[in-house]
Amino acid sequence: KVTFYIGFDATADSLTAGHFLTVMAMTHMQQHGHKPIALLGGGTTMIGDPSGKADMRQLMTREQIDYNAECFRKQLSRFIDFDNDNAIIENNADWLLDLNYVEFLREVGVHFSVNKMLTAECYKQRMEKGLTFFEFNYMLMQSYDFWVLNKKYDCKLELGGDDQWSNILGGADLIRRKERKQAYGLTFTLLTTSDGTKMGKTMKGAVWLDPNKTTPYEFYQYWRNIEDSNVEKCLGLLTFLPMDEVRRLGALEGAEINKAKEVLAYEITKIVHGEEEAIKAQEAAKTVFAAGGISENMPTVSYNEEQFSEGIDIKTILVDSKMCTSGSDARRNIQQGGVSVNDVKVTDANAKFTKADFNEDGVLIVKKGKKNIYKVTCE
RNA sequence: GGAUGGGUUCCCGAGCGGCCAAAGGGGGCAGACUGUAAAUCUGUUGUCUACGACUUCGAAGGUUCGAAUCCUUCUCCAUCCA
Repeated sequence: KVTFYIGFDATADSLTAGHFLTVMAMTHMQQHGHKPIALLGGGTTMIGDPSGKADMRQLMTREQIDYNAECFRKQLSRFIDFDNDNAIIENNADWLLDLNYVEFLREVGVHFSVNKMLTAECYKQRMEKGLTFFEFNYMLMQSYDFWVLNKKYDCKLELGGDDQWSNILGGADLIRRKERKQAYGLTFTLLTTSDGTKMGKTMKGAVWLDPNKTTPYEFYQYWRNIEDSNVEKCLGLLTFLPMDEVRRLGALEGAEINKAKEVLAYEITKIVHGEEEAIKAQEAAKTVFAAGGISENMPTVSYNEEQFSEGIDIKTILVDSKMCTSGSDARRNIQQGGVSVNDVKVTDANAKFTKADFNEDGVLIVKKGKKNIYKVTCE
């Protein structure tokens, strides 16, 4: 049984779909009796990891970072069992923030070769655009973390995405040099889409695990719409389904693979938001897309009686529902024939709707494109 | 500290006194084709009370009938020199 750790830099107030892969790795390890340490990057986030980044991150304040770390802590404890010493949660702010510079350099800095660091793949983009000394220290910080955890908990293994390879090696080397002990690193592929961008990002930003930032419905839809080529990989990495089942689903061809996507979306949503939310999201998605009906759980905007009596502008609905970003955007979409209300294409950008336009279910179904479907109700 | 070149709309990148809301590409959105997929093709891509108006080209001033384009100061970045 191994004690291992994964670090999470607190760059936002919620974990993202990208982190989820890492969390799953931890969960799997824990289920097999290994002991995870979740390390919150309260200290390292003060610097920001330059690995694989084209630009320096914007500096964040101590307060922001602390707040974010606290959010991470709450989210992580939903996935990982921190009770009864089954897992440990630490924050590297506890040991990094008060480090003495000169001591640190004498103790840790001596073990790092700048020449070697510069050859690391993760700085490649930065060698062209410029890398500050400030960020260059990130690797030392992370390596120091590994060493601290090694001494404190006999932590022998660090996991991470494959962009973390050099940082992890740094730590393993440091432990070997300081403690004359072996330490290990293990990385996994980051999920990418066909165009090479990281998965878990959409035009609207990241896919968050916080239901207030990405609703369970949106979250479900994200996975439901994943590209064919990633289905099997995601099923394997992001769900607890047995591998035989994963392979069976992944082998489905043509339109059949949609079944696999439904399973994927449902399973992930269940893990992240719980069974109840997963069922709701699936129900909504199925009714809306497969049956073309309306659902209790589909995205909704509502207005009051008074607003309805005056008639609500279609552009207002599109903007309020966040389907369009501005009145102009809404106008364009209408002109291009992308908007429909109750399955009737809207041609007049100034069209107004009242309760007289409600369908037999007493609502308006507003569609923008194929996948953005909102229900408009009267509250 | 010195020299030079730069900061342009979501990103990259043209423009270098009026024809510029600003070429081209990427990305996004929509349409066609489909399987709520990918690829492809087409359109579109600052905002608004929309054949017009308003706000944008690092920041602040100035010159001019008129500035992203010229001048001044500031600021940030890159490269070379120290």
